[in-house]
Amino acid sequence: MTQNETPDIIVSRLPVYLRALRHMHAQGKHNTSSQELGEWVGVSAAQIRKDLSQFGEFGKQGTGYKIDFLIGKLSEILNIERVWDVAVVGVGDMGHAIARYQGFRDRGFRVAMLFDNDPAKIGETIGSFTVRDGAGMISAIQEAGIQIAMLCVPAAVAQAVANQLVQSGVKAILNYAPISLTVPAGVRVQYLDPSIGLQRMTYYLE
Amino acid sequence: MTQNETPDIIVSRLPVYLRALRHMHAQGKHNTSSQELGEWVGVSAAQIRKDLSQFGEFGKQGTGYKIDFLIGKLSEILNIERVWDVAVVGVGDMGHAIARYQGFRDRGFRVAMLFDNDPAKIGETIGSFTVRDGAGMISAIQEAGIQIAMLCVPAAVAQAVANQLVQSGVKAILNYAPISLTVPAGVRVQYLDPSIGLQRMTYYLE
DNA sequence: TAGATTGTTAATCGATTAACAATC
DNA sequence: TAGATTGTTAATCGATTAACAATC
Repeated sequence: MTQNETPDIIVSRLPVYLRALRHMHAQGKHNTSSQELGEWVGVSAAQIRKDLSQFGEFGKQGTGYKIDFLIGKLSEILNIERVWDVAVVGVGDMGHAIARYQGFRDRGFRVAMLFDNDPAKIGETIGSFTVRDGAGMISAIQEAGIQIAMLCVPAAVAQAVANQLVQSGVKAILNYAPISLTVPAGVRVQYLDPSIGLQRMTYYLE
Repeated sequence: MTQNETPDIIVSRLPVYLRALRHMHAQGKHNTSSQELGEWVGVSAAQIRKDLSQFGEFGKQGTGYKIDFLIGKLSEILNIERVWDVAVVGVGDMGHAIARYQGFRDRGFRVAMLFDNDPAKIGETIGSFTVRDGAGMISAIQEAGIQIAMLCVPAAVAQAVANQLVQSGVKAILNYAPISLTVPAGVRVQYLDPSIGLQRMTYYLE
């Protein structure tokens, strides 16, 4: 009796569609087609239509999609009509950059807490936040009910910190540390290791 | 007469295998199996063996894989036995963090040049490099023969800068800007937009 | 030798594409 | 109306898994 088991590979394309649609919207466009959107994001028109059809009928024959309507639908589907609080763990260069990143605004996220274990960093102010002691992380995240964390600690401690995050109730980890994490079912990880990205391309270089 | 057309999806897993193997190596392990490696990276043992078999026979029945040997082979395949010079374009918070990132060392990459258009930043020293004027970017990259760039500029100018990079002869772009890029065939892009990563997970959150 | 684990083949599973009736 | 483009079905294509002979 499993209902609409949407493949993860489809879900993973939706944010890309949404980003493109918002770009079009910002350019003053009002309508688009699966053809045009597909060209923009590098996906076939058929796939765009197939992907969207998993969730409903959002277009009109002959005229395509109304951009602001589709933006709204995708935002609903992706569960980002609300704002998600995010904890940043590890305030080295990368954590610093993320804490100050303005791009989360309007995309459904807000950096709400920063943690580090380095006494030299605890108490430091970054943006509008003060770096907290990692020792209090588990209870702080738990009390705030935060479900999303960005992991910017060194690889050597990343698994240990991830375990603490899981213990805190975190269900989604954006991992900048260059290491594979093992987490229980029900917790998701997305990897953003720049070296992996580069090595995926050097294969094709001369 | 097309020979070994290795699927990109296989290539994209190799850096993850390599990262895990180096982790094991650093822990003092000498041997592993497709089973153990698969558990570590979250992939089936059969898939690991299938993937590797695209490139040769690297293991031994009964005993599995010698870690340092396999690291060498994967490094060869991924074309990272040499060191690749990388240009960082845009030295905001993110570009700054990347320029100072130590993780490229030992993974086949070296940040070789930094560019920005902001007069306030040009001339600034980051790590062991001086930020150069973006006006001279095309010729500088061309002359140095750099094929890889990390794009850390605002979304609004990312496509224009990407065009310049292509003109400079860059064949691989690691894109931190939150926008889909259009590039000619023969040029590759990897995306590292943190919001996309987060939105791929919120779908599953309550 | 017996046990373990590879590399590979065949079977399964899932994703993408092509095509088109429906309809705006 | 005629042209355009959707949503969907069926066909194709490709990737993953299961299984096992080979062999260390």
